[in-house]
Amino acid sequence: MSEDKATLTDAVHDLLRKAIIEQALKPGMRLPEDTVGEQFGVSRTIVRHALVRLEHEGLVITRRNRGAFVAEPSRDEAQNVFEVRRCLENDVIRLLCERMPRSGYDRLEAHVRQEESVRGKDGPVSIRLAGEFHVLLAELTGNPVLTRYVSEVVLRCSLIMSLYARSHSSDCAVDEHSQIIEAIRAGDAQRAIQIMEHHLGAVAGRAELSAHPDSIQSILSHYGKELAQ
Amino acid sequence: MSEDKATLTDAVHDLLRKAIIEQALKPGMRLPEDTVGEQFGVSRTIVRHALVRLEHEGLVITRRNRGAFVAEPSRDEAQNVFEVRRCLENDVIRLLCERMPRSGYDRLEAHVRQEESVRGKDGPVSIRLAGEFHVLLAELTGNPVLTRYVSEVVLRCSLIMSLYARSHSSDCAVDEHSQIIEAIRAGDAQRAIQIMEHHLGAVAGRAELSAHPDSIQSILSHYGKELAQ
DNA sequence: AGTCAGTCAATTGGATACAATTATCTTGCG
DNA sequence: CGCAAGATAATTGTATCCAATTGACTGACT
Repeated sequence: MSEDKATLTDAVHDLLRKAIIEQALKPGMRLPEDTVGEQFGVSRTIVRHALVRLEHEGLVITRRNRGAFVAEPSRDEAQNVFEVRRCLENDVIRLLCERMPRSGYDRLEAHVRQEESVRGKDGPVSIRLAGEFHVLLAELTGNPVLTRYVSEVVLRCSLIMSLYARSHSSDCAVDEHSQIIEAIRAGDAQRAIQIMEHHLGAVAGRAELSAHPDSIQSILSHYGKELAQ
Repeated sequence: MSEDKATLTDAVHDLLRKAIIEQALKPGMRLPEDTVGEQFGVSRTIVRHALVRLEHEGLVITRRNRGAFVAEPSRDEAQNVFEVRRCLENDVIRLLCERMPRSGYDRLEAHVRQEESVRGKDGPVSIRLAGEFHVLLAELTGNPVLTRYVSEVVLRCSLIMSLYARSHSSDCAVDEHSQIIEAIRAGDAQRAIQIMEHHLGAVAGRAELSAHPDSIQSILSHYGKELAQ
């Protein structure tokens, strides 16, 4: 534990989150409290707190007396997350068209340049940067509440993509990021939203969310619940 | 503990949340872990977990090694929460105009009738019902992710109102609720959103969010941060 | 052979004990 | 009389311990 975070809980929380979105911990994988604790050299108490938070963020689910697992969002859930993400990101754009801070465009363009510099590579870095562009947009609204929600759904989308998408490459088309910036600069909320919709639609589409049969639960739910106790 | 919730943590969590939005626990009030624990007859462990969740929900803040307090949102924070709430509720309306479930209008109208039946009374019941109308709207979208976010901001708005509003009475004008339902039924998203904006604007306005000087922090922040460590 | 009951191992739910940090109070000095 | 420094009390941060629940395995019975 070379981390000297505010609390150990924060450190473990961040580490686990990173591990999940980088697919080191794959969906469905068990997360026994003492195993994780031994791994990081902390006690179950810490791990448990971190897991509570991760559950709140939708990256982990816990089953009573069974323990914690990396979340395996069904296609239903995935679509819900994507829907909320579209809503929130559109809201972000609307707000930015009215009040983009002075340094906003510089920061955005710097970020895009950074994304371009790793173009082609499929590593964790490009995944992370792709998500951070959207979080940066949210930050520029100056609204921390909105930023937190956007962060959460972006993270969950990363997890979803790792489950359903074939390739992670070009999760976010960098040039679309540039186009969004330009539309906002022009104050053209409609166009910016349109590009964002297309952008996220492409991402979601690559996840094959609607092409395949749905989760077992949603299939069986059509056959009645006579046996459901 | 007559509660037989899934876990004690959940029970304490719900109890504390209810106590906070009903103003039994007032903003700024300390929440020492063992005091709360003794009160409910549980150990600090449980209380702590509940507090972690409440912090995530924005209803309490914890200061390192100092303990937990009922949140006292500054006017800045309050405006941020209200802004997100407006965004989310507008999104809800847009979605409902496209896909209101069959039983939706019945449930909404039943709820409004319930609100009317307690009209005039200022008790915790009317506060709760006022918030639940908005949560019900979110539920009808069928999107649990969206519902959770709406619930959170509605709850935080309740806390904010208890801090800044003079009177709690008519936090939500019941007839405006009816108007919103009608606009959605007509499929007129624009009008529904307009009413909702007015509706929430009235609520926020009663909170005197912009009339008074802001928090000490935001005032001093204009004078530079040279001394900030 | 399939189903059901009973036992056992594994893991979490919760409580208590100890360590670390912070705020308060006291005391001494200028 | 005001201020600073140190001691003290209170509270949180973390670890460990016990109990309760769950899942799997085994074995008997239909």
